[in-house]
Amino acid sequence: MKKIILVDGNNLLFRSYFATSYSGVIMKNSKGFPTNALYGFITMMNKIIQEENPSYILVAFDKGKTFRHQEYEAYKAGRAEMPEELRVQLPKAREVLDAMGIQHFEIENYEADDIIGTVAKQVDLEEEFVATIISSDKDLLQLISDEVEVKLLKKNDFIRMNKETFQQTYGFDPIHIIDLKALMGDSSDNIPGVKGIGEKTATTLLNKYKDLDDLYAHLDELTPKTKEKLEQEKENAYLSYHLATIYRDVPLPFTLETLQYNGYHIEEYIQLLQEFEFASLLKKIELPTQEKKEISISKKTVQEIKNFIPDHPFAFYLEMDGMDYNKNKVLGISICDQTNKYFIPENEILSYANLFESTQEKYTYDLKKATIVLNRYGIQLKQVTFDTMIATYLLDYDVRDDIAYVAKDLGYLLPFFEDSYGSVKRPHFMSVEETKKECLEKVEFIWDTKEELEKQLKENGEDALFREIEMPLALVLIDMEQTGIRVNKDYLSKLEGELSKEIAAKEAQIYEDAGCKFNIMSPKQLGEILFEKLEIPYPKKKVGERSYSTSKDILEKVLHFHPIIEKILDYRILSKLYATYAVGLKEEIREDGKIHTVFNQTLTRTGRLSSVRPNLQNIPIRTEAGKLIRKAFIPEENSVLLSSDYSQVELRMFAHIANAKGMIEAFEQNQDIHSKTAADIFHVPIDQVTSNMRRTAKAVNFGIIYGISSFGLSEDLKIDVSSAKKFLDTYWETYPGIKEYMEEEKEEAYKNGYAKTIMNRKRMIKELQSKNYAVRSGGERIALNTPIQGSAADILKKAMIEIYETFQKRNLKSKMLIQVHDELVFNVLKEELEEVSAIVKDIMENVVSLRVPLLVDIKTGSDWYEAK
DNA sequence: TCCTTCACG
DNA sequence: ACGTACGTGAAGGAA
Repeated sequence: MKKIILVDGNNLLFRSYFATSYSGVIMKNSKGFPTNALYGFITMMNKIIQEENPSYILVAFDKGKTFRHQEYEAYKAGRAEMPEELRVQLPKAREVLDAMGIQHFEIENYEADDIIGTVAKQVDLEEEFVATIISSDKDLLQLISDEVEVKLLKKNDFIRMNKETFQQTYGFDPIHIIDLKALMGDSSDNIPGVKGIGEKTATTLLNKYKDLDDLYAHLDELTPKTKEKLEQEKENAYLSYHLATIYRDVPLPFTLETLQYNGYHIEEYIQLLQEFEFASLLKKIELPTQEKKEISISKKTVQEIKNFIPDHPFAFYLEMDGMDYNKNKVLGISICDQTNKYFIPENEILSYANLFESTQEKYTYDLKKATIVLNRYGIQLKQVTFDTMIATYLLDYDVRDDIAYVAKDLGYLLPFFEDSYGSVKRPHFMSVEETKKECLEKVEFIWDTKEELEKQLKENGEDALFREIEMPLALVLIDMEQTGIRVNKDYLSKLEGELSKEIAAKEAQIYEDAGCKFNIMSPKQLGEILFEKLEIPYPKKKVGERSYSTSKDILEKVLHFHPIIEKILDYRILSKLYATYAVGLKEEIREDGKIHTVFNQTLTRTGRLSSVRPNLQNIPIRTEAGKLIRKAFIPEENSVLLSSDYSQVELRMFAHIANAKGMIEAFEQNQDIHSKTAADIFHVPIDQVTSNMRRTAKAVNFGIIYGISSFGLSEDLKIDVSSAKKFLDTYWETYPGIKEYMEEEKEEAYKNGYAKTIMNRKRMIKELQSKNYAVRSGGERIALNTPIQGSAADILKKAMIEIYETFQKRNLKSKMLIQVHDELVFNVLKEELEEVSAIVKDIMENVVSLRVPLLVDIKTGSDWYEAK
């Protein structure tokens, strides 16, 4: 079977152009010739050659308007013209293709679609050809057949669609994508469609009726509303049908056989890259095709799992049909050891409980997920000593939920989740055999890289962090997620009702002030109302701004110009509380009356945790209205909530790392650090510090943590840059050691290429190598902030582990529930309150020994509001 | 899907 | 003369 690749050249160029032309800045070579579209285009073509390894390939381009469109000039007129800076790159793209040895065509009066459609038709007729179409345009899906598939390009990935996968996704045959477009329209292609019918309705209709004709023949079966829409816009529907249909009888000046791909003309190719000044692409040529480890040609044999006895370490990989382990289904588990591979289909997992519960050492990817999921089968996963996800996170690889990303970084080509299962929301449609194959590849990757990753951790000095902090922490997080926090649903409902009333009232007032109705949530509409209709002066000097910013900062600046501003700010606060917290949190309550968040252990660049579905790390606290949300979080029977939080942990961390004498002293004497700073920089006794002075000092202290700049400080304090600079100068004079420390820290980061924490967590900072001043400065701030934020994260993690283990040792039934960066929340049984308080405070304050004392505040209450 | 806004540390 | 605070996640509008 001969495989032919059909590329929509215009589509590729357009994508590349717009992907890299934000804010009108376009990449050019030193002669001023724009090259941004070419860069993406060449990268993509290389990727296609590499991934598809084609023996036949064709790139099609548009030339003039298709006949079908000429007939409806009016509809095409609205379509965006090609920007000049893209147009000039087109002929160069063709030269590139010549140099790459790739056939390309454009045919007068036809678009690339039509050429591809015609070739695809020939492929359908020919016996010996199959084709893969490459584009991001869903229109082309109509060409899918037994012999033709489409590789649909997404933002960073792609989805492969063949006849079956298309059916699974849409529920009808590919050819009816035309009917779909006829109904829903396509704004980017100026296909009108039927007004009021979107993708959802259109898909539902086409699942029931074969095509447009069939639908119009059964109008009486539809809801009156839909019926009316369809009747009114019948003409538009059929016109859209015509516009959406790809023409498949273009007179072709070539035959399939002439489309052979014979490889690069390397000299011409290099010459072009030099002309465009694509140094990075040139570099890739010099290091000729890196050897990729192909797991699929593994020497290991697949064995019957029945014979597997866990008397030696093994790797396992658990495959699910989605990324949300609280919702998605398990597909199977693969096992791998030194010599063999095994596969356990989902329905047999339970009979292998002993395998997972054995004391044998195990390796996996995402220990937390595996433990929680196996627990649903009643299986207690034990003795996992190596988690590839955690190891690669510490080593700064590109770690995602999908194992394929990190595998790619390590030179292994594993199937990407998106390719295998379509988008995250869709059900999987792979056969058991395919699932098994992929699953086996993945587990072998885990096995094969374990030793090497362990070695890298050692070389990096991160093995203690891995073994003593992150691996044990995973067990703590498992317990926290499984425990969950109890939430008062009725209370949230009540709050929801009250908020919606307040919102409605505010809304009415705002419309009255504005003199018209508009969407308050739309920054665009709001900006026009405020700064044009109501003629409030726009406080930002920016000239090139396309639209008005309506952020809180801006609105606060014009607060006194109009009473509407305050109402809008109130409205924002209320609707945030309503949507995200009242309604949003309620939706996350499970049948057990609790919320079970997911803590992401391998995401942040600093070593902090993050929390999703829902995020319990950003529950309101700063405003009184917001704080009320916290009353919804309640303890279990016979318990109280206990919150323990570090006081000024990041500043203490800074004082420790920088060995900042004055600050250390202040903390030793347990002084209010911001007042102390104010006293020092304003040269007044500490009891004469005004609230304003303290506020300024507090901002300066925050600035220290973030990697200060006078501009940033001026924005925060709403003062001008020169005053901010004065504050900073005074600060440096007052604490001379601090400036020195910061310079050293930056220098160190430049030298090593990374910043590190007290537990030797490392973060590569490639921004430091940028030639761009702004990017490089950003890198410097990262270098200053990461040790502070990261070290604080380290110590809280260590404290969590010690607390968890102490609870276990002492058989305490109280539970750790939530971590919020410097705070822990517990459900504490009343009879354990005294003991738990003491344990928590003691462990948190003494978990590490620094140059400054650590101080922990403990509060308890019958809800999270009271406990703060 | 991307951007803006805003919630938290 | 650069163009700015550090780290996150969710909702809703715009496209």
